[in-house]
Amino acid sequence: MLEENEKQQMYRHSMSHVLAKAIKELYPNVKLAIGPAIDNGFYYDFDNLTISQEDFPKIEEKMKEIIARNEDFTRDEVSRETALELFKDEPYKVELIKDLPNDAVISVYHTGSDFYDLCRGPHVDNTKFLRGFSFKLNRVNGAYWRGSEKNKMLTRIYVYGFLNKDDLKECLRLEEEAKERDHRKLGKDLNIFMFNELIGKGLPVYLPNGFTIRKALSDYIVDKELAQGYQHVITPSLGNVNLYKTSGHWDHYKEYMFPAMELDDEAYVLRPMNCPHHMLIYKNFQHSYRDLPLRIAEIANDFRFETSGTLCGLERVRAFTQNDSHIFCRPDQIKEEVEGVIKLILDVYKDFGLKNYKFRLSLRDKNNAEKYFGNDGLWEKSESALREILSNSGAEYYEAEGEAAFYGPKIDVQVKSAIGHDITLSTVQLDYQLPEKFELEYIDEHNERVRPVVIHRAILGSLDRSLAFILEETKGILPVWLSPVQVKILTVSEKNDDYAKSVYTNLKLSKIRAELDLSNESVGKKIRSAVLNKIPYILVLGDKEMAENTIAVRERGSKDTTTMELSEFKQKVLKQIENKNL
RNA sequence: GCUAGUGUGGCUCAACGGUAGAGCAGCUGACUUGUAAUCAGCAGGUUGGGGGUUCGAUUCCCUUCACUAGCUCCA
Repeated sequence: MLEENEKQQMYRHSMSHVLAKAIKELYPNVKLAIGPAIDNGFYYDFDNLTISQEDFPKIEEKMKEIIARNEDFTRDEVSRETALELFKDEPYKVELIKDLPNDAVISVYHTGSDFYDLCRGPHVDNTKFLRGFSFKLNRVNGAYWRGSEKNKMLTRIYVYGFLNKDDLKECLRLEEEAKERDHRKLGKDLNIFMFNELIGKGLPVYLPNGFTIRKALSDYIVDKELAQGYQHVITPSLGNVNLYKTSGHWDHYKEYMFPAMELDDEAYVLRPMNCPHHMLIYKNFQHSYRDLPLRIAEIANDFRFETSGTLCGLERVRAFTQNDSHIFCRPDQIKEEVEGVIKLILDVYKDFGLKNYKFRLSLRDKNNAEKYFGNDGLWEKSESALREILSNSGAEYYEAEGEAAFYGPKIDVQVKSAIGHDITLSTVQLDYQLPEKFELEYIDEHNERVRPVVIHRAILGSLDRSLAFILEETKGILPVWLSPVQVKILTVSEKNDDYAKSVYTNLKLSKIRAELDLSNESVGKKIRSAVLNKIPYILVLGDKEMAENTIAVRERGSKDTTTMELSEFKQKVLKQIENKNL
């Protein structure tokens, strides 16, 4: 299996040379950068190339032509001097060669007699072996040379490529499917949220359906937190600039904050996070070691000036709502508290039926230590504390350097969005810095003043992003308790209107979200409309139901109807809502 | 932010240098309907905004805004 994968990667890499050769033949003035194999194919970066989708067929044809030429891939090992001479017209290759360590073996692969590329290999022996390889040019994008925004932006051509034709088909099918469950499409189709450029980019507007879901989500999580001993607060969405100067955010991250509003001799900012406010709530009281942990929580609106290129539906916005909390505790309580948070995360994910997530231990980048507050010893202590907790939790996790917050390491829960973005849904962060900056303290058992530790955590990280992810995971088929409309009541003819209204009123009194459709349309049409809106239950009421005082229930996903008493149906739905059944 | 692409009524799309068109949704009327689209009619757009080229621009050019993809970023 692994061998098969290695073989596929080798073929992909060989194909990237074919792509580069094809581009060179079609556009002789391009400069070559790099072209590795990736997950679903390969790419190649070029400089001095401007093409669009319309050029793809031409390029694909040229690639096929090269493959048909049965050209040999041959490997040469050359000296540094020879290599530099060989690539003297390829500035990016020259840079790569110069960066190779002194003892590196420099190898050059030739494809036919007229194309060669600096490459470690290995490759197929001849292009004829690539004949059965299935590929399709995917897209053309910009990409910085060596991944740094300080460098020139090159033109990257992405290509899907598989040894097996069916794998390519499957890949394309999955891409189509991903478009269908993209939360931006679902949000529009199901009238959940909208954007308007006059309101501003990255500023989501929740429509009535969106409000209903958001309210259900925040009620849900607040109830969970209350049960776990959290205490909720409400704090303002802005604060004095000095608040953020005190916390250190101002120096560190002000470019991601909306600029200060200056008036008279004061300046205010829309807050990007809630930590400073919560620190001051803690500080408002004297604390004994006996009072800790103190868990301050808030459903809080925050504002971050995310760079425009990163905004994406509800996944990444500039105004969002956090399901935030700060746990103030003694050092000896860290373990128990972090474990409690992880348990809560697992519990919540189970309620939502989320399975495709990964824990990530986010560490600092040791080579960039100046980006982070605090000394090495403290960092190492915190990092290993979190590592130990994660290991003990039994949850699978991976470690990632450079992903820590500037004030401490984190445990993040990562998921993949429909279109393949790796996003953080939940986070737990260990922080010794803010207590220091705000001079927080409690009185310990020896009557000494001691600094508490702060655990930052968010479960449904931002409600916006969580909603986006839930929409994508469910393909918009939301569980009953989250469905904006839970029951659609429709009539067969006008004669049934009064009966329908009485059923409607009855359901509403039980707090079931019902909607009436008394329009003069055919039953089929009304059903179709309800089905397209992914409504869990459709009640069809005609003369028969009226005479028997029953209802005909059509459940989502089924074409059959079941006739039952209204009371029985209500019980069923209420139970389903109560249990948060999926 | 960067590179490229896209931008036509609420939605999905058409036209393309010569007075902007369809389906769905909406509204009105007829029909009173039994499980994914009843019929007819009406209304709705200075083709994202601004500027230019042209006798004439939705179509070409510039600029700006928004969106999309990727890169960078993500406290």
